[in-house]
Amino acid sequence: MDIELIKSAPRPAPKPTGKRELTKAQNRLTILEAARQVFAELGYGATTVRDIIRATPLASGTFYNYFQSKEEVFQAIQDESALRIRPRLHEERAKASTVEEFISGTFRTFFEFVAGDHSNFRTLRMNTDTLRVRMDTPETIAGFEELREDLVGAIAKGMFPPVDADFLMAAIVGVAFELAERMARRELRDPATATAFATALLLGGIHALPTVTPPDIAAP
Amino acid sequence: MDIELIKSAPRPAPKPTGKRELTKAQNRLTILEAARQVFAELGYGATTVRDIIRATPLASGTFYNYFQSKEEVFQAIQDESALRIRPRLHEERAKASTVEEFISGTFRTFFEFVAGDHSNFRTLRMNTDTLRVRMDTPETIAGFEELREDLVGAIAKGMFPPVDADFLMAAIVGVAFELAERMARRELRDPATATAFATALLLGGIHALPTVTPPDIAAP
Amino acid sequence: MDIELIKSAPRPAPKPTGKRELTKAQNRLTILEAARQVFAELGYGATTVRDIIRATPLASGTFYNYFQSKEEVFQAIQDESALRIRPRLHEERAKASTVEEFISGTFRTFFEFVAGDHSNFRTLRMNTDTLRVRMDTPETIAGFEELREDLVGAIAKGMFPPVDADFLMAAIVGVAFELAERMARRELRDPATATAFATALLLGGIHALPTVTPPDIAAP
Amino acid sequence: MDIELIKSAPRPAPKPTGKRELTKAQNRLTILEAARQVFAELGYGATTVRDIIRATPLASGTFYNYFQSKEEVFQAIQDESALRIRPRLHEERAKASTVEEFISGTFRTFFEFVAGDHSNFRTLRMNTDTLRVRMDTPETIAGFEELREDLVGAIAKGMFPPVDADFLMAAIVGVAFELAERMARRELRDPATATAFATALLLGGIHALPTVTPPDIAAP
DNA sequence: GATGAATGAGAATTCATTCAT
DNA sequence: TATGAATGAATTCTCATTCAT
Repeated sequence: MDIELIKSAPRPAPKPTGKRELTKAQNRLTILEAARQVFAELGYGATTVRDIIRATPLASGTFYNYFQSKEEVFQAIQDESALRIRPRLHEERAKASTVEEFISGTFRTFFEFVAGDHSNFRTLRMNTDTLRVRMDTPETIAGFEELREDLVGAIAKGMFPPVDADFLMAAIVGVAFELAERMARRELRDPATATAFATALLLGGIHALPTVTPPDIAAP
Repeated sequence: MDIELIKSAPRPAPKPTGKRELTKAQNRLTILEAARQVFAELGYGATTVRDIIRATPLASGTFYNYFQSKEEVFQAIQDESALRIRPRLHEERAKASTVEEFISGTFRTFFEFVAGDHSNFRTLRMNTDTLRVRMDTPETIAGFEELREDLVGAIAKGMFPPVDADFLMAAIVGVAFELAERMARRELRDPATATAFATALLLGGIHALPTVTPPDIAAP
Repeated sequence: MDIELIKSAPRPAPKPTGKRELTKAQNRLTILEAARQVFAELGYGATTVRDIIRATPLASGTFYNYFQSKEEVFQAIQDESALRIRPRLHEERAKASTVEEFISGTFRTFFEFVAGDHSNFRTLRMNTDTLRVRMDTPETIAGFEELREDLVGAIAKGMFPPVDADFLMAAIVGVAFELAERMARRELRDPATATAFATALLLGGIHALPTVTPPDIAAP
Repeated sequence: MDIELIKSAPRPAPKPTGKRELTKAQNRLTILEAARQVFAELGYGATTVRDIIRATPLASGTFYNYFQSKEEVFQAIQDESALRIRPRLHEERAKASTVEEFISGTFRTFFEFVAGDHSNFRTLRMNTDTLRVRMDTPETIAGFEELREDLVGAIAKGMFPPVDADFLMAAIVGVAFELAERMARRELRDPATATAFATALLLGGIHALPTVTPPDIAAP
């Protein structure tokens, strides 16, 4: 009896390592890369799904097998960046034993990432000379929250003075993004200079901050 | 009566209190206010001119008597904000005789403006829980440049140490916008707390910054 | 003072009898007539909005100023027919003093309408040789309900025997539509023959029907 | 083993109980049942092949091993119904020796079928409260023709008076479908009541009909 | 035969803008 | 100037169908 033939009728699923899966993964990357370029060229607002498809050898329908809209593509790009850098940032802070290590480690990692991943950062801030846009996606925002939690932990451990962790996080994020923006515009994109500047500013400033006694860091 | 004359746009001295002028000004404001609301609700990217017109009792054609596109409306909104706050910020810094006055004056003015002009700030940063957007228009960016120039001037006067004015401007802007964002989310929108935090951070940090001797502030 | 000019700013509404209104009404009819022809030619299912627009000198966007979809156009066509014939049918039955007048008046009016309004009826039943479709829109169904109510009234007046008015209405509707269909297929579309047949069938049959005593026609 | 042979479609005598055949039959039924539900839910016009496939555990390509289009699926569903009831209707009429048996047998068989096969009838007439659709497929129409031929035969035998067989067929069909529709809407779906009503109406009416002498039933 | 992603024609719809009134 | 319907290019998106695996 021909088992192959009998089984073939309701076949469960083709091997997930076949050529098909490879093509699928490649197509997804093709779209993401095309979108990155188009966003950088036209700006997020002016980009249409058509533009992205045109920058691709794929058929229009194929786009919709992977993403629902340009928003979804954009988020995928952002999230990819955020997912790559978040663990590094967290790890850097986790192994810090001093305020200096915590702050400089955070800034250095961020600025080096931005300098090395320039095309992504351009997408991140789709800035022409006349209009600057910054979009933070859920994954990015989650990274902000992680920073805050790390700060709360560092305060609890006594590494940081008991300051407003929420505002401090905001200040670090603000300095990081704005300096990155300026750095990216300079002919010499030097992460070390930016890191030195930001670290000095924050370290000098932190000890001058007003202290608070929020419930979670109050003395027993 | 000469109708042609009345219709002619650049009439030498049209009575600014005439009913026609009032209507014209009102229509402009009607559109601007409608746009503010629609931008805040849908976000800039998703908003169409149609949406703005729909939020108005006016006809679609009337829109084009006042603005050419949604971009122009958006800029008008932004510029209105920026134009109102920029002179105040500049004046505050002009009359400062110490670093402390320069910094605290800048932050206080900004945070008080944001706290009092909440709806405009919402338009400026169309933030849901899952996606945060910030757009800087030319007028806003011009305000950044003005800050930098004021910093350069203050450094030249010896008020500030000779630091990287470009990065310092970026840091101030970053801290200001991110803290404003956090402040806006708190149930108690207290500009004083934000001002105290930001001022302490910057004052403490500035003196720790690496000094530079850029051409424009170098000794003769 | 020029009142005309002052008032002109927030003008309430242009005279509804202007050229604009005329064009609007004409465009609506243009679309309806084009749709009628396309439905008759391609059948309802195969027709697309594009097809209707193509059969029109109008721009694609114009269609959507009048209708949302082909379904809406279809309903407008149907309702137009129903609205034209319903009052006639009702009036015919209202002035009937015998069962014979009630029944023959109903059928005659219907068959004459169908014979005279052939293109609408073809749309009504978009029948090829291999697939027959009949769609009843709300207005049509309301006409069925009206017939039932007229029957209930006639029963209450003693004109009809106390039969199941719901089933009788259904029977009349079924005979009317199916005979109309057959009539429409004959080379000689003669409403009189159809009327005679249907009237004889119903008159002969009604007195043989089982009688019922529903609450609303029960003896006091 | 000769694979070619196995794949060849018109194999003389494939074992009808083999596992392959079972799977094939099952897939066909799976599609048909899914289509029935989707048609009933979305209506025929709004249903796409995608919708049917989605309601199935099968792959899209598999669909085309069984049907070419939704039209073909729809016809298969209809034909299934028609093929089941047509022989019964014909047999009922064939064994009738009186008009009463002919008519009551036809209606009873039809109404009992509808009452017992409710889901198919729903597909046949996709009726919401606001839009009612009836579609007759070739097989259904063939059933109408068969009724007409049976009527012609009965007239030739002298069982029926010499009436217009075409119109009489139409009347029977119209009464049958409309009453079935009303019956299906009642809480008590009682075929006996519908049969009694329809039979009484037709029997009473037939003898009142105008007689004709069409060529085919004319005396020699 | 079963699978399901790719295809790309084309259908539905929107939208900024114009212009006769 | 205000009006608002017409325009039609552009965009989004769906869908039946194919075909390599």
